[in-house]
Amino acid sequence: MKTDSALAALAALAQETRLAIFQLLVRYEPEGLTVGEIAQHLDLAPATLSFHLKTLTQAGLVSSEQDGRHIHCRAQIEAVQALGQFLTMDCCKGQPERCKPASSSARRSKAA
Amino acid sequence: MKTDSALAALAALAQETRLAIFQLLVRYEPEGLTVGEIAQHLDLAPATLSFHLKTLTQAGLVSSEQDGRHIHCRAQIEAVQALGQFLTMDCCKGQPERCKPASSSARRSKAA
DNA sequence: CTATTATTTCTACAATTCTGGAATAATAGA
DNA sequence: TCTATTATTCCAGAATTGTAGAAATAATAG
Repeated sequence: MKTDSALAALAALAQETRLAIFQLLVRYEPEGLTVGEIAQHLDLAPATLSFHLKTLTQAGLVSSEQDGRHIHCRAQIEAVQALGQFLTMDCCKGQPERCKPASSSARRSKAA
Repeated sequence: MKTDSALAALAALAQETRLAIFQLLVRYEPEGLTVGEIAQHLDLAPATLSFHLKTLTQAGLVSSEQDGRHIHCRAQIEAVQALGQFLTMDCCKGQPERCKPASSSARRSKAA
């Protein structure tokens, strides 16, 4: 993942309405929802929803597919995971163990 | 993590300069860098850097500590991890296996 | 082909955000 | 105390973004 893609994904999610759309779609994985269903769930004006959906799609966070008269949308969970990896990728100049000694195994203190 | 915190973290990272600052700090974990060092690395005007650092700090992505005349900054890697979890948390209404059949078991297989 | 439903594009305006010069504050040393 | 160094706040202009009404486009059924 490149910086530009990460920036696009972050910018896409860094907005209340779009975050709500994305989370709604995450919740409805793996079936997804149509544009109209999203509009109903979140009570959004068609133009507003379309605008945000476009942003999310361009950022690779939502995929859409024509399904008859409807357009079916799905959250791309993998994009979020790629984003997380991108953000911590050069951690400690390639030695992530140095800064996160307890990251790979939940040993003590916090039980998640 | 609440929606507001997630939104703040996403908005903080969704900006070219701030993303650069954060990634620089990630790279310099666990020692961190002073504000002045960050300014040198990225060639930023003091006011600009201060503005962005404040945003990152308020979002919980950077911690800072007074160190004599300097202020020492460190990236909070954990915040990114929390963000990733937040974004996919209600995936498939609590049954993440449904949409990501290979996600939770992939942990062990990726050992280089 | 026509009517109906679903979604997008056009358009404009309000609100927010980014940037950097100058002034200010805080710390350390002489 | 005074001075040099480091970092922040104040300020204002420029640029970007979010919203939604109205019109246009796309797809299907009859």
